[in-house]
Amino acid sequence: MGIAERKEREKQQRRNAIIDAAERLIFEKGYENTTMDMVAEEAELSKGTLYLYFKSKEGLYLAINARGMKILEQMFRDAAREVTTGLEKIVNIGKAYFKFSQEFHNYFQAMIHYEAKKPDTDMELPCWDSCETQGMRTLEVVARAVETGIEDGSIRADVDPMQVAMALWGHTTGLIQVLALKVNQLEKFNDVTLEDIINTSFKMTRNGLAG
Amino acid sequence: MGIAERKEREKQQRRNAIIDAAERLIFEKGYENTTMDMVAEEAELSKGTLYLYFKSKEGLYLAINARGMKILEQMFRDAAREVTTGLEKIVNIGKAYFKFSQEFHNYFQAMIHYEAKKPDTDMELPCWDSCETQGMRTLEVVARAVETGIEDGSIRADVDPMQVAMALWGHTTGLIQVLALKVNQLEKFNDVTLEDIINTSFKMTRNGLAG
DNA sequence: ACAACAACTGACTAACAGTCATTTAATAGG
DNA sequence: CCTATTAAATGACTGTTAGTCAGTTGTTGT
Repeated sequence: MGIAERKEREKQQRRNAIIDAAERLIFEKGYENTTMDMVAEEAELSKGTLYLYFKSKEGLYLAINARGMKILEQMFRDAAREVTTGLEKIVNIGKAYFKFSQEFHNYFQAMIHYEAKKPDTDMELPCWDSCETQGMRTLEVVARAVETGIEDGSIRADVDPMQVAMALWGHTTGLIQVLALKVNQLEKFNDVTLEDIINTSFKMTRNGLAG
Repeated sequence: MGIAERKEREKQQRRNAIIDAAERLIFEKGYENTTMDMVAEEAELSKGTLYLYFKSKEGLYLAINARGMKILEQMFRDAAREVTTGLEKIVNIGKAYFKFSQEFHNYFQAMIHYEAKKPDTDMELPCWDSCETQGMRTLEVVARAVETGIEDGSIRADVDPMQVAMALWGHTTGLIQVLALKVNQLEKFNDVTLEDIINTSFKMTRNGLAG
């Protein structure tokens, strides 16, 4: 009796179709300027149906965020594979993150949206956990690169890999976020480019970790 | 004719009283869970009056943010004055930022709120510029500390002070933000404390900048 | 053919940001 | 002291939107 399976598959497809529709609108108009009615129309469904698949508008946006996080994890894995020493891996992962924030600017925006929320908000959403574990997996890619670096001697041995991974995650997320906000002011008032600062940051990180 | 001056003074007082009222509510219940009607009642004014003093709810929150930024700038200045070498100043400023995020958690939250917003949103608000220049002043305190460090030899000379200041600002803001979000997961799953990671970050920064 | 169940609908409600015609208070002039 | 003019404040009202739910439509198993 493959009917249950087919139904499950169809349910997932519909769910994805809704996320697709929401993405198209939110990525074009922004989260605040997109209404659930608009999403419903774009998905060719009624509004009520959206709420059968997602608990709330935030929950829907969280599902979009989950997609972005998956892409980011893959980019991190690729970045780590491209080079050999641990320190190189770290720098390359950092570059991948920056690339992600540019190429998938809208997914990055979604990530920021959730990192800015108070911890207690909407913690009960089932999607939240999935994002958390996704984040952990991504973090572990970084931590493993640090371990590699300690082993091959490219990274100083007196640090804890997971702690460094978390610190780097915070550093890079924050830097990209701040720069995204200030690009306008940046290039007019001070005569620095976004890349200048990113490179300065990489230089600092490299020196801070070198063994 | 000191009447105009008195009126101006009264206007500022009323404005401050509104911010006070909004702060009390938002800091207790959170921004999303505070309505303008609630603020009006707390301030013992009608809702319409709030809009004579602030363009929007966001504008009011931005004014709260401005208060926080002033406190932060002062803390940075104090932190820089407490120690002598440039590198020490940088580390001490970092510590001050962390302290700010703990002691004035609600102001930090307000800052995050605006750093997470898209650049184009509400850019026209008069308060925004004030926050931007406030931010620049704060950043200059950091940049000056880096300059001092280059001069006294505690910081490597091959970096641009303003670029380093911006990188550090991004790093630290991001790190604290991420940690604030993950404190729960953090201390349960991995057996690290918030302070451990902050210290790891400081260690990396110190090594990355040392001359 | 029909009962039982699942998926879907869209009109409806509640909540809230922001507005504006009207009222109230303060100031200046005669 | 009275009155005209301007400034400050009001709160009922509007428009928008997230979320709901009683009812309809379609699908499956007997």
